[in-house]
Amino acid sequence: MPHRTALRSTPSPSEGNELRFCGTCAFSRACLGEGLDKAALRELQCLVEHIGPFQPGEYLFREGDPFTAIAAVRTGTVKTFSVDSVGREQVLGFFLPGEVIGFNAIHGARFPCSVMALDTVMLCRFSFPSMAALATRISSLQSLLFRLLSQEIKKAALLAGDFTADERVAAFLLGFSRHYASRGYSAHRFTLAMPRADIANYLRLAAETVSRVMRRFQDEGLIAVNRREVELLDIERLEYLAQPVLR
Amino acid sequence: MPHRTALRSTPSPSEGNELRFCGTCAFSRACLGEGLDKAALRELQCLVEHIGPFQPGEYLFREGDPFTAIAAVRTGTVKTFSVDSVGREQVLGFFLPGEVIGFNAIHGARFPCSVMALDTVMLCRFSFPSMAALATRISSLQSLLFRLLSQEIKKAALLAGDFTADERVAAFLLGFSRHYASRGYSAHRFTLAMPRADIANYLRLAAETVSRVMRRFQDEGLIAVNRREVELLDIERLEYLAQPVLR
DNA sequence: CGGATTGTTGAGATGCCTCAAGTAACGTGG
DNA sequence: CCACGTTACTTGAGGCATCTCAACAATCCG
Repeated sequence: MPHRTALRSTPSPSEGNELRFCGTCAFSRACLGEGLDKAALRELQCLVEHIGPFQPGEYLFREGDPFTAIAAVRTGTVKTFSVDSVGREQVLGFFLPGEVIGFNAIHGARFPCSVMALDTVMLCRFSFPSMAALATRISSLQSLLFRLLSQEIKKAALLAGDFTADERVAAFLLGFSRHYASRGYSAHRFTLAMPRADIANYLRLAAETVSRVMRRFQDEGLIAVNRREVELLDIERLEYLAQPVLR
Repeated sequence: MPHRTALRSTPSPSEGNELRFCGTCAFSRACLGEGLDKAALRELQCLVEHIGPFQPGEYLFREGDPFTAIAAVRTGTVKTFSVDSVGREQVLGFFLPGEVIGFNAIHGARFPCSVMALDTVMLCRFSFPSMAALATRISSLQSLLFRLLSQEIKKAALLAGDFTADERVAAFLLGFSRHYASRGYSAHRFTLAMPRADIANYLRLAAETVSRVMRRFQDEGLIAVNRREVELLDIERLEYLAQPVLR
């Protein structure tokens, strides 16, 4: 199943651009780093469809949608959430560039949550059946998929512990810091793409509590925060605070 | 990589017994149900090592152990937990017969948590590299592994929501009920293998709270509970209570 | 039988939530 | 470019669900 002639919402750039563009993606990063060679990567590129841009608030997938593909975030930030029987939203996670959406939809064959753009978002879409077929031929790809799935289990379990508001907020901020640092961006300064309400919902706190904790962190010289602009001033102490969460 | 001549703690029963014994296991159940034929199942059997019995309190794996194999619970109940920097235990999950341990260890190549027997436990151990290799030849096995991993993500996310003590306890009890029901056991009566402290820790509640909630459930005619013996008297109302958790 | 473990029950403490009000930024139309 | 409404965020006060501490009861096991 080598080539896929699927519709693209965006014309595909040249291969050279592809490799540069997607250097931060979970697939190319892990693949290249783990012995998946250029030839294999080229086969992956045959599968990818670049879709977007999506506008803030736009749905990328809706809860209940049939699962046909996983997608790597190329640019922007997305949130996943589900809506309970009473109509309350539960934010399940945020995905930054390079992270992969849809692993929790394999079992069940439907998306168990909705996926929404928080800002302008571009995605790399991979047909999952095609990718699975490719994975039977390229064992390093199979291995990568297993690892990414396994990583997702650990991520999901992270916030399940009974942690204090301080621990949660510190871990949340450090999560961004580490993500950006590992991709060559600043570990100290970044912009949060989501409103406080979403952060609070994700951390299972009230929005007011998040606001208060951040205020106190600022008073204590740990961070400088203005609306969605965040600067981490004392990462060491933040890591100490977040230790119970991040282990 | 057909046959593995690994050491076995227990002599392996005949193949006929195998198929009967393991009828409730995630692998044979899902495999047979999903078109994985007897021949493929026989190949799986070449990989399996039956290990055990383990005694209550015995470690099956320790946090930090190198990851080489996944294991299906054959009999008994196990808990997984990690110990934080302050020495407090965090119970991550319980595994009943037919469930598979170790999926969260793939990423990282080490067990991120310890695994302990709660009662007398027997396991079916599968070398993960061997199973992955087999999965490249038997695509239905690969697909099964993807599904099981994906299911584990959803399980991990379940308890992460901000739920009340009542919702958590109801969902916890129904989890056992459903597991047993789907395997041909009573959905109404069962024995909890773990102490209240472990239940409470898993649900992120105080042991006293679990005790009180169960007492109230009993007063309200939802359950009859004596120590570790549980009878569910009104599953419908329990499901109503647990709805926010189980969706 | 006696000590240890496990589970239950009560009383008081507390971390976070809810409610309410106020402030700052943003986009829109005049 | 400014007035305006809207949304996002902050701050304070009081309430509640759950935790902690403590005592006790039941069960297990040597």
